[in-house]
Amino acid sequence: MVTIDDVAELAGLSKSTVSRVINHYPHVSKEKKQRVYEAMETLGYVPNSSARSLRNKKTKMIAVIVPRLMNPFFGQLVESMEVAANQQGYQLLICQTMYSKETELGHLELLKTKQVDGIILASLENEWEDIAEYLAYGPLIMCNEFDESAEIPIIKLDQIHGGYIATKHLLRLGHTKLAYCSGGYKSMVANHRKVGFEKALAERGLTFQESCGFYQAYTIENGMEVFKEIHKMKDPPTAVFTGSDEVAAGIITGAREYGVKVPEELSVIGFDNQVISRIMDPTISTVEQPIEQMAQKAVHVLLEKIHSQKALSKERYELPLELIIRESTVGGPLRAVE
Amino acid sequence: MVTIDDVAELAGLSKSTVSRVINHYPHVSKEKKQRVYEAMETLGYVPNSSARSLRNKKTKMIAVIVPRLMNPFFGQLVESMEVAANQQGYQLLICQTMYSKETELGHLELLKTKQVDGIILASLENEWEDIAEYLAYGPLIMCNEFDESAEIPIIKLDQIHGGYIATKHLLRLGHTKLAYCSGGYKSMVANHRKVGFEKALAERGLTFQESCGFYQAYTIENGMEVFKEIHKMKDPPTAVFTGSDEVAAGIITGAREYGVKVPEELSVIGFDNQVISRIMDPTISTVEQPIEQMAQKAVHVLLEKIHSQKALSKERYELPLELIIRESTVGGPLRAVE
DNA sequence: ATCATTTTTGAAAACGATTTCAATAGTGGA
DNA sequence: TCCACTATTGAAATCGTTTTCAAAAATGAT
Repeated sequence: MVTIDDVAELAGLSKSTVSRVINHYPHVSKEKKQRVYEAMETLGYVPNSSARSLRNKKTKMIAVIVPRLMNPFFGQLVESMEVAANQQGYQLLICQTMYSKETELGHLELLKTKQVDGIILASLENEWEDIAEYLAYGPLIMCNEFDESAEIPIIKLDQIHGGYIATKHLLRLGHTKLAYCSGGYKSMVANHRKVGFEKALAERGLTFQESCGFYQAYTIENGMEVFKEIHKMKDPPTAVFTGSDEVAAGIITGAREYGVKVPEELSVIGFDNQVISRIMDPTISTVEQPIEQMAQKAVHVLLEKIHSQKALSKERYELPLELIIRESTVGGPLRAVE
Repeated sequence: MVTIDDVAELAGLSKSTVSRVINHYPHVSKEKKQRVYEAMETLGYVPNSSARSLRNKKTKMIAVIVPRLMNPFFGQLVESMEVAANQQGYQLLICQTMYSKETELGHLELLKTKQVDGIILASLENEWEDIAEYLAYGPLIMCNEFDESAEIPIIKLDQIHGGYIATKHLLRLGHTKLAYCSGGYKSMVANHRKVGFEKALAERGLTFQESCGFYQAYTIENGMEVFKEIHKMKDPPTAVFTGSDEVAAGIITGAREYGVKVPEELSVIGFDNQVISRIMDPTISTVEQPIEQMAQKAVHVLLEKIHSQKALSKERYELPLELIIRESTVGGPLRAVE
């Protein structure tokens, strides 16, 4: 392995000078600079990054913790983060929790061992108080999923509004009995959507019946099961609010199997505007989330915290959501209201 | 930051002894071992990984280079790799080429700078000869995409067979004029599928007409365009072989828009057995790829190469593909042959 | 020409671990 | 009891950088 000493020797200079050239320091004469560049070139020298990290106390790596990549939402999120990080000269380490508390904590150890300069937490299996202690070892921010009480930057989407506009859309179509699906009980993202959902209902003087609530719906398969549940109810809801396009697609697929027409007999609204929502038959009404924007913001905020050594503060960045109306909700027999 | 010296001091021992305890070396007395553990505990000591990497010349990190994560095939591949790597105590760095040669080479530099112990190449934008030089800096293996001439381990799928069984299935249904779609010209994965495709045709005494070839089809949108092309042909093919479920879904969506029935008027077969193939209407016949198995094998082979310092050899691991028959191909008016 | 700056350079000391190497202590066998 | 081991420990060197610190050289002002 060729080191800075080899370069120094070939150039007939000290390694201090070579280092200065590498790091573009001032006060190096044109001539020596040239000699260093030539020596590096002929030796094919590249600085060893472990040595650099050790000395600089910076690894130029950040980590993102997500539940799992197969979920297209997180796939997109990580894709955008990797691009944003690379643009700023950082590498992105990917950590999946697979929905395990222990695994999540295990990944946070990366901060202690100084393997990364900071972490973006886009998963939240543990209580905030158990995560907070890692703050002592490096910057940590939350993205998408969050805990309000955390005294750190949070980049999130306006899920309350998202739940609200999607529900309002269903209500406007004349529905009065709605079902509600979400992924997970603890998730604040899901909780906020529910808040928006109930707010919209309340505005119409309606109240939600918990018998129509499904809180463990993540996948297409889950969606199909939810449909079956709904289908066997005596007085079934006429519209379903879901927390993801996959679940919505599952419900639609289930309905298809049972010969139930969407949206004529059942309206379904998804969440995320994934490709799947554009190609299902019927196409799925949904709520678009600005994933790329959120990913970029998260990376920028984290890097800013890394560079400005200062202690983290309770910052909140909230991005807007947008309703996208497609076939899975409109066109039913119900009379539009308003 | 608490270092090994702090631990040594508190325990009243030398850092050599502390290091020995950390690394579970023999010849440390029970008593001192205990003292070291206690000191580490009270100080909350964690070894600094940059220092370790520098000394050990091992980072316990590997990188995987993929085109982009949004493609669900790569999302799944990376998901499985991350899990496999973590199980063995390694971190996974994710690198996307975004289909750029330069970006791909840029990521390979990680090997030179010793930021990772090895790389799994699941993208191949550059010529092998331009990549080969990085071999001098650390182990490099290929996964899925490949170049036969590379003298390194390659973990791949039997794409020739995949193309063959998918095509054979279409031919058996009685089709005689097929269209062919793939993603990219250079891809050996695509080339092998084409070989299998033409082999099946040849066995029936049929030859492929290049006017029915589409070689830049990656996305759903591309699939929709392909359908339009096919739709405006005077004597259109009655079946389409595609290189991905997304493209197949696009073709089906296009057909739906134009009122063309699948499979009655057009059979479509996908590739990958993505969730989308199970929930489209009609569900999509496809070829299942053992992604998880391939990912695990790739990680294991790479780590084996990392541990056994030896020079890389030309090893080939080939995993089988399986045909999955669904609605998008069968049920047409054609009389089955054989 | 002289003195005060400013440039330019290199030797040596970090950074935080692991690994010689040598010294000391302990063990068992004769 | 003495010798030949083995077990246990610590001092110092090492990994490849960057960063003092100080010295030497160049520059400018008087």
